[in-house]
Amino acid sequence: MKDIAQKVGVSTALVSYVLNNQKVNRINKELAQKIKDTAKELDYRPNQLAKSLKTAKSLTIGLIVSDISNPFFSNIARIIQEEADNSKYTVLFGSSDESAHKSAQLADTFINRQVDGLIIAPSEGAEEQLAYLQRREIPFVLIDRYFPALETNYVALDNYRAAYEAVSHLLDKGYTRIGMVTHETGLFHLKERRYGYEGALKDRGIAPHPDWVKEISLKQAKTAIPEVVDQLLGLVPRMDALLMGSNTLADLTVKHIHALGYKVPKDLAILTFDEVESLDLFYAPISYLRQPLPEMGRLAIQVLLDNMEKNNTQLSQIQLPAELVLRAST
Amino acid sequence: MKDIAQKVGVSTALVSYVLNNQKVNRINKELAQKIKDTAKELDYRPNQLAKSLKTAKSLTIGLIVSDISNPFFSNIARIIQEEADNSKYTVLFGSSDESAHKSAQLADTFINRQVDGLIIAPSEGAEEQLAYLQRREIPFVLIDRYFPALETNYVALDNYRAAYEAVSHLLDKGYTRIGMVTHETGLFHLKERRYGYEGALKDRGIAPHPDWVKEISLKQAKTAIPEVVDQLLGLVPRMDALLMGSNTLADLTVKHIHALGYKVPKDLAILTFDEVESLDLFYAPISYLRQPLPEMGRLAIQVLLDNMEKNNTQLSQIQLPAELVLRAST
DNA sequence: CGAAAAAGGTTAATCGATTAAACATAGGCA
DNA sequence: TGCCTATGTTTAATCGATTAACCTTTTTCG
Repeated sequence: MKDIAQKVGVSTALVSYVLNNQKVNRINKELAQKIKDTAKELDYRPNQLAKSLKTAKSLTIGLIVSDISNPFFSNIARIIQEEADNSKYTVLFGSSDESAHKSAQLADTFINRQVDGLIIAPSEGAEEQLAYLQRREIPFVLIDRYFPALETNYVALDNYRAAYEAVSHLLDKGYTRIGMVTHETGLFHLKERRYGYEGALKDRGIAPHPDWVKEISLKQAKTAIPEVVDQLLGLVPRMDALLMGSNTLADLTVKHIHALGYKVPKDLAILTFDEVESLDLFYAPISYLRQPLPEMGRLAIQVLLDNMEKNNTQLSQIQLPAELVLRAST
Repeated sequence: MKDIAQKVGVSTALVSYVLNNQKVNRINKELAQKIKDTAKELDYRPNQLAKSLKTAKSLTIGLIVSDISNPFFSNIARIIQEEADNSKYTVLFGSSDESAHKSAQLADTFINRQVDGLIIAPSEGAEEQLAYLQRREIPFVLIDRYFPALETNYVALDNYRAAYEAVSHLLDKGYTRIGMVTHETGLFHLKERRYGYEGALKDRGIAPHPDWVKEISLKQAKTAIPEVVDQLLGLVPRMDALLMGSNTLADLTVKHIHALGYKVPKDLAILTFDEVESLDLFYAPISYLRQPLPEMGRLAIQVLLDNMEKNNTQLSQIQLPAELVLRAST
């Protein structure tokens, strides 16, 4: 800016006004044009850091997910970045790897960089960190997961209803011994899936049996699945349907029962949360609960922007419905 | 910082020195401790923007890929972000959607934010933009793709060799009428794949036939695949093997020939670039050329950091070998 | 004609840090 | 005693913008 001012022979203030289209009616048109031309000629690029420092608006948001390489999150990330871009925002991102500590560290880094807001898929134990954000009045929106005890914005699936509908569908189809394999975690959204499962059974007069539900840790799904599935299939009489709590679990489970020689859906019906691309060409395409990822991303950024720009303090707690996509496995 | 200085009764300069562990041997230890304590007490967070503005180092890098929701890139992104984090860098990202214009816009935005360097998967027509970066002496590394005419850093697959080895393998297995389906594009890395394919055929005394290679546009693969595959299968005598230029193409092709009732590999062998998760449970798991994604990400960031920090002007042009993973489809 | 209004610009403080240079006090030593 | 060196801290300029407040000059008009 200094260079431009010098070259044109004016003050930097004027250059700033012109380049930001401010006080347009107070500035000589020819001079303004000359300034603009010179800016172009010198290939002037505004230093966004200086701008942000002065205006206390960084036009940056931070995105923290558990794993950006997970299609679920990378699909959301894609949307979020695009929508942010449309509103002149840039996105910083990081993977927390399901660690509340890492997540907090990322948030700290982002805060030091003065992000205007955060979109977070919180890990177990993130409550404290979120409370901290609230104290500092840093706008944020949770995605995918949330904490019912915390008054925060969130955009998530209506997990209870989704599981409920999935199980209802299985019951409608005549399956009665319906098991569930899910993740062992305190995360509310996964608990909801279990409650939905149990609720649907109860409403049809079937008492949920503890042996029918297997919870396995997030980290060692790969080794635990065979064991757990074997247990479910070892029950007498055998389970005739399984609801899977996530795409990872479905993938591993189907591969296992396929190796064992069970036929889907004759021996065992399968229905899962999330789309499982890896099972697309399985002889019995798997029925699943599709999450509206683009919509989640869009809403998340929209809610965040509303909060940031309009200083809108009203909470947005959005639960989206899953779409039950029926294929050959149920 | 001002608050800390005031509370302790010193100048902000001293606070800065202490908090950055500078001039340690010149500063009163007790006082230093008091400053540190007070900083903690006041929950002091350094404003990275101000810091960057002054030091002309933003500790930020920009990542531009064509589509972050593509597993290929999201896997690389995951690594890049982690490695960057380890070196105190934060990552901005954006998807260019294979548009050189969008890519240039993203780069501009990132440059205005004073990124210290860029990692780019360039689109067709990006040469100009890259030349601009060079003129401005902004460090960058290309990933996945590069331009042989441009003297830039890059980390990519040795596509010629990969295709060559893939075809050689097919020939070894006794296939002789080997077709190829690839993307229609000026991008060098994809051309290399075709050259590798042709090179391998020639070296075995088979003249590459133009009808054997089908190039389809990046955008309309979905609609073009059936047609193109039908053409290949309509040749007399029929093709007995296909090399696919990308995971997307393989996915669509396999689904199509499966629908047509062809048996793999009896009727047609299939070998593809990239891993194709969606075909994991296909009755004949697809052989593929695995790209070393983690290594690519790691190298990319390493080369970039070397360039940025050590002012290393030496070019790093890295071509990594693909791993031929043989399964049932060949 | 002369005062107020309009037009067109400039000054200078500020955002939150960093850092070279200056300053002040105390101790060492001939 | 007086000069030098260490030690410990402050001053003030700076990074690249923004913007309220102020200053000139020219018009307008009763």
